[in-house]
Amino acid sequence: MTTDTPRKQQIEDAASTLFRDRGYAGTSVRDIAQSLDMQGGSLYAHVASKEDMLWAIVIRAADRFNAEVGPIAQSDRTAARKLRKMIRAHVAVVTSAQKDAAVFLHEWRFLSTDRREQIAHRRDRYEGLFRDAIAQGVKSGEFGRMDAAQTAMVILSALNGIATWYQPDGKLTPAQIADQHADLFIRALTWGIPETEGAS
Amino acid sequence: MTTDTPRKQQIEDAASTLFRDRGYAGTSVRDIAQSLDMQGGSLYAHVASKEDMLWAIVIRAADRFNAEVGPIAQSDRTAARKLRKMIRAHVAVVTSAQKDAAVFLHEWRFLSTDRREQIAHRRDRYEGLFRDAIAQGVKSGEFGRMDAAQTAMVILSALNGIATWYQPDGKLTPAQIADQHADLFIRALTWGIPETEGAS
DNA sequence: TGACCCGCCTAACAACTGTTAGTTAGAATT
DNA sequence: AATTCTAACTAACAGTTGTTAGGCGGGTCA
Repeated sequence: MTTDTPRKQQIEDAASTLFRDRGYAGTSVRDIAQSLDMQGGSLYAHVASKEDMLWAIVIRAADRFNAEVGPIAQSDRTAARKLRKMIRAHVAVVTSAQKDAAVFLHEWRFLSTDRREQIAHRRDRYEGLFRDAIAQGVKSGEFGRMDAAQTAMVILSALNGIATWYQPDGKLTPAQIADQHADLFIRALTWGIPETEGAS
Repeated sequence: MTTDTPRKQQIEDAASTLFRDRGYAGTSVRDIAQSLDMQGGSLYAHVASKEDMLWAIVIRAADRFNAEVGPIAQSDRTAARKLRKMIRAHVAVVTSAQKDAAVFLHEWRFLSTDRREQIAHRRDRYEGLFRDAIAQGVKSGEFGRMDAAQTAMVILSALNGIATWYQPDGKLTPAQIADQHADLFIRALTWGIPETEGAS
């Protein structure tokens, strides 16, 4: 058992690109092989099945989101500053691991039932980080009264939408995009509340 | 040329359901037929190709969005009221034509190149309705200074995300969802501006 | 030198893909 | 009663799907 041969990584990267562009069902194993100048069957020396490639990509992305956002969610900050940092971290993952993130967000439904349930559970837990941060702000009086669960969905939908339209060579840097989103949402949440927030 | 036999509609509806659940590439023509207790080849008495089914669904959804939101965008209102009504109308389409809307939003990339370009163009024009409404508010001083194009993307990403998680038998009505979104975004846009807005 | 292993190839499998052609049973029309 | 139309059927096509088995060349290590 070698710890992650680079060849396996290359295969998963190629798969990530194609899954993102053509979708999981729209991509054949031979397509993936061809993009690496290999023959279809040769992939099976490194990977057990097509679904395992998808699974590896999805897990990889889920881990990244948790690794970047989790620590911030558990840190000791005012709700507004915490949420701003979480938004920045989430956008950073969406833009830097763009292919994996897009596959994670759109292709997870092609996983087998149990794997699908696993990531549904992880995803719910992740959304909980945002729900809790918002609830914290409502409780402390930083934010106005609102449905934390619903608001978290709105924010995450908008942030995840970035994966659809973001282009690395566009005129906006990931940091700018993140700040714009953070500004917008924090304004919305602190509406009508006497200001206390300095910039994050 | 009969005007839209009901059978053709039934087929497109069944296709819409399956395309939404399994994706376009993940759905076979025989799957669609089976859901109508028919044989695969029988569909071709009513439909010329699989892609034509997708095209019909996509066009149907695009037309609905334009029909509901377009008139509001061209109406003579303050920017805040106009935007609120546009958000309501958009959410109404997303929730009432849920299957078509989800297919429209996620499966359009499986269309042929020219058709894909057609809807890319229509979509850009539609997004322009929101850009213009926001720009109007910025110009009139109702809204703070901001990038109208970017803001429109944020709003539409959030609204389109509804198609992913909305369940007709959930605890929130489409109208409630729409108002929550409208409240949130209009608060964000009018932040720091002395109030003038009465409820829509 | 011989044994072994890694990375890839070829060839094949059974199942499934979108689509077409030809047919048939019944209803409507003449 | 004969004709045409409707809506479906069956069977087949050529190609593609994920996956497997067996083989082969080249490097590593005894």
